[in-house]
Amino acid sequence: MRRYTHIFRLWFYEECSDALRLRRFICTGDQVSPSVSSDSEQLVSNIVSIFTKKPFHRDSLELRNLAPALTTKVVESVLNRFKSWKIAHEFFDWASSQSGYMHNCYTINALAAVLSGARRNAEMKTLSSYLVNSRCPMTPGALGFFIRCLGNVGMVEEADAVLNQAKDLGLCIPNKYTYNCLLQAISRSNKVEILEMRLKEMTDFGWELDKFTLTPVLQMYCNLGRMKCAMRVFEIMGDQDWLDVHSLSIMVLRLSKLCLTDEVFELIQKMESRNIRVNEQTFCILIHGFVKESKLDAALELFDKMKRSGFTPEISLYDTIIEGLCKKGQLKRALDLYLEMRESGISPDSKLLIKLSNFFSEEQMIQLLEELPEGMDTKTVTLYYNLLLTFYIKAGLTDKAHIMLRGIMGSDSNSCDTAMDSLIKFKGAGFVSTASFNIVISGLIQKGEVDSAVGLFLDMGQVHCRPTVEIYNNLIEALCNSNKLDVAKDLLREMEATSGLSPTQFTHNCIFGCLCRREDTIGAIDMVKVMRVYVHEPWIKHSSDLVKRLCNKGRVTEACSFLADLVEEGFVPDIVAYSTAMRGLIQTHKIDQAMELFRDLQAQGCHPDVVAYNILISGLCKAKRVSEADKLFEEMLEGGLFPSVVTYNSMIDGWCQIGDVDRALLCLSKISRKAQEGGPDVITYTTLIDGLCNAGKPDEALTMWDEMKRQGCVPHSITFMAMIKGLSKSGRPEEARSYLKEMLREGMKPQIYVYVALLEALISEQKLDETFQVLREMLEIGSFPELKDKWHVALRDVLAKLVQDERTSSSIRALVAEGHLGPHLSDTDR
DNA sequence: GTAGGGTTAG
Repeated sequence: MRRYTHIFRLWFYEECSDALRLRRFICTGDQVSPSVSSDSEQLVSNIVSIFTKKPFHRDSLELRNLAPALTTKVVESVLNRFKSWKIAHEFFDWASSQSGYMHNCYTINALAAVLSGARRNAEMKTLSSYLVNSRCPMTPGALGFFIRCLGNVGMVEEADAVLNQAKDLGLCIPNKYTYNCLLQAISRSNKVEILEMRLKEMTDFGWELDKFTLTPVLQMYCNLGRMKCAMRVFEIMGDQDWLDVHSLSIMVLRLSKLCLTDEVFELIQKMESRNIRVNEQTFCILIHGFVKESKLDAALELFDKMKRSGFTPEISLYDTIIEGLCKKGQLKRALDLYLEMRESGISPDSKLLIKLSNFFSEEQMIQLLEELPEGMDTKTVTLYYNLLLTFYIKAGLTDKAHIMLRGIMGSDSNSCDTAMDSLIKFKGAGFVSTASFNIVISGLIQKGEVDSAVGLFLDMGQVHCRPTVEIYNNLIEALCNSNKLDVAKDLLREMEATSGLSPTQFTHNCIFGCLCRREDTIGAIDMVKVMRVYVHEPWIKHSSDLVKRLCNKGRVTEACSFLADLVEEGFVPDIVAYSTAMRGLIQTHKIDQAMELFRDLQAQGCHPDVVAYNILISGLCKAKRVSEADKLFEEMLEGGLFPSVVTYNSMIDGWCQIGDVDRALLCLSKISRKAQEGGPDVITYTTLIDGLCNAGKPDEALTMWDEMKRQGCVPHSITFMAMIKGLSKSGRPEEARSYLKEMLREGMKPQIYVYVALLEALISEQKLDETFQVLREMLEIGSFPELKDKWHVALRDVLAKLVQDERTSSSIRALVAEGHLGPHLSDTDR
């Protein structure tokens, strides 16, 4: 009984100040400190400075001296002064351990406000336990406050539990206010059962409900979308005249979420007649929502209402609506709104302007400029100018942008057309920026007008604009791409020496790439030496490109030494660059060197891939070193690599080359038929057809042809040629001819050697008429090969035989006379 | 403002 008396006294005295504090809290959002005497004020400052000072020792003498003077009022003040929740927490902890001092519900709440604001849920949980375990008596208001702190961080169940515990332990006799706080906390969740249970409890107590009870209930039903219940609560509140800005917001936001636009307006109207107005935040949320749903009329109507209610919209709201209008194609309204915004004193930011320029036409962009008020500050004018410049560049009107920029600079007013002249109200160096140059220079480069770009760049100094790394890089890249290496190098020098800018990896690589394209090995390596100083890695694609170019021209040795030089400089090329070099070596018949390079790489820990193996295997096979190739093949399998069709094709060719057709066929059977690997391809079959014919097995070649077609593989001209040549060489020119006919029907043009083989086969069988026919066909689709042609002599032999025979000699002479056989034959065959 | 470069049949 005594205990209850104590609590009663406590809250009887303190309820008033509690209520006052809460009121202030609601208005300002801050936990309000109790007033302390000036002595205490000094103490508070001392403690605050000790705790914020680093390094900090909680056992310092200074603190120990202060401890005896500690009171709850002082602690509360101190807690409200810290900006960091961590320090507040630390101080609270320190205070708890001082002898003779005990926290009360106000110091606990002070910490709760700090922790809740910082969303420290874990610490809030600990504080809840502390509150209960310390058996700290609480006023109903204090408990309510604590519960709201829990609610703010979504700790609804904890809030519910704390109320029970405080009640059960007799720490507090909660009143309606406490319960209302709890309801408010619960309404932030979807735990409707808890809410309804508490509500029932309250009615059981015989308490009269008020608007603070029903607002959370309304909120809960709205959250859950139980609109019938929500409407019922709303009506009750209306009947009791309990509606306010807050409840209106809840309802109106929900209605807009349900897309009930008409109802939103109806409700706002109705409320206005009762002098309840939507607050600024709700206006903003509603307008954003409407724009999102493309209800621009509704958004604009609300926007007007908002302004009439005396609110000044912020730029973000203008931004949203203007963008919405642009997207709907209502550019006129967007522009009007934009101008209205500018008039209302909001200075436009570049984000919104850039957005507008994506939608506006040239006329609208110009209108924007023309309506610039006199006396606009330089920076803003430049922003508008740059916008129009960007617009012109995007529209491909590069010349216009160029003329405009020069017009603003005032450099050549005579060449500036009058329309442009009137557009540019503000002229002079102050109205252009580095960005203006960047825009136009990039535009010129895109159009391939590199010289103009450089010219413009050189004029930047006149208007005191400093070039950036980006501008230098753009120019240097463009110059290198158009092979103007000297100018690019000049710019690089100027970049460092005059502008004091550091070239980037990109800058150097542009020049390195250009040197590589020029096949300037020495220059490239010199550049690499420079780059090494900057720790700029030369891009491997450029190195590979150079290697490939050199190899294609037979400069393999140079290519290899370039790669070695790169290594020397500390930049190790990758397997692709080396593969190119190995192929280059193979093409110049330096297979052993290629092998050596390959083994060196492996020795350095590099694991060559399938392509690298393929290059070597094919090289060895072409050189008929098939058993070595086969060893590599095995090695590759051991290394866990999967041979590709290319690998098999090369091996098949190799086996055929040395006449081991059986091994070739064995390879064929091993080619994976997995869907993603595709199985044998045209090249496989072509190689085999060629190999089988060469091995004197034309019948098997014919079977292979059928097999290929059965597999759905379509023969190429090379396949046809292999078949035709093969059959001819096997003494079966008749069949060869039928494949030739099919090939021609397919629209493919055989190479000359195919005809040579066929003609030779026909003539050796003395089929002179047919030989002549094929010769005529050959001449129909192409001219007779010239003297220096590889096949010239062979064909002349054929002709000689035809001329010697009386059945065909006159026809051949006729052909010669008509000039079909070229100029070289006339003397021989006469 | 920056990733695609190397392999097989005649």
